[in-house]
Amino acid sequence: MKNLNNPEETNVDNQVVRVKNKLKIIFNHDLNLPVETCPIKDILSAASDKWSILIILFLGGNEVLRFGELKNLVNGISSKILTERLKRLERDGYLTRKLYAEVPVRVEYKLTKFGVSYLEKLLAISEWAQDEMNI
Amino acid sequence: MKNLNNPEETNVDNQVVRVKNKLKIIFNHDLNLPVETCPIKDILSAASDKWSILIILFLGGNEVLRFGELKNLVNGISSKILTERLKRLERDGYLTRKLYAEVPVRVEYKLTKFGVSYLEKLLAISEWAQDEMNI
DNA sequence: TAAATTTACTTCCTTTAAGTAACTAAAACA
DNA sequence: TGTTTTAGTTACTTAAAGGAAGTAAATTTA
Repeated sequence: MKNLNNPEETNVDNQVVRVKNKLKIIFNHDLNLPVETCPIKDILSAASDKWSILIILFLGGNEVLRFGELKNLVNGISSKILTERLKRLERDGYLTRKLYAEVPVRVEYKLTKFGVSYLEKLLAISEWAQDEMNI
Repeated sequence: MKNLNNPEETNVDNQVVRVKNKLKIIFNHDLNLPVETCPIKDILSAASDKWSILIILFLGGNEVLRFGELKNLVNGISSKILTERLKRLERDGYLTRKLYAEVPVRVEYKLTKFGVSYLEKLLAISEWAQDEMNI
């Protein structure tokens, strides 16, 4: 009743209701109690820090990249952190590591299908954010 | 030519091409050079840490929440970190802070339209992740 | 009247993570 | 013999995160 003359408010209300329903499905109850596990947090907080995002981004723009190439592209990252992030991203299935036993060794990193799919989601968020800024 | 008998591979290739095109548009060039600014990183690394996600999540499941309610819901967060994250999320437009000058004071936090919209993106990633796990 | 209560934070201190710089292995080459 | 190259380690410093206890302010309770 209250929103009959205000379609915008109705849209916002609908959005809120839609989000709440999704939350109910994901967590199996209303969010008025603490939750033990959170799939959103688990996915995002492992692969959304600034270094991981940049690594995934550059791998999205190139077929494969070697350790040194990534180090040059990802502005300001140290070898130590790059190694750590690459290990975690490989462990979590975002990328593959291929070692060539040459001298000196050559190591190539490449996004997995899962990694490309994740990058698509990141790009969707980025597009949304840019739209919001320009309104 | 090479993918005529393998439609799956073609789909993956198309996905990669699609992602590369989007990256080109966002960054205005191929990603074979370092970038100075990254909108994806800027958005995500400020609001995708575990605490911020949980705060946004619970605010998505409730109209408004007070400081103490959030502290109880977000399992394990300290007052200090909760204060910090709330300030940052308010500054960045994800939520609003409303102070009632009662004694003891009452402060209500509420997602903005932007915040709800962001939460929708998080939920989309979560749904995608759950799909990927179950394949 | 003095102590207790409630809420939304601060302040101080400890622990963990991030960052820096120098070092390593391994073979080829000068 | 010493140098080069690549993909990392290791040891150390600095910055950020986290935890515990304290604070203000007025009303309620003993």
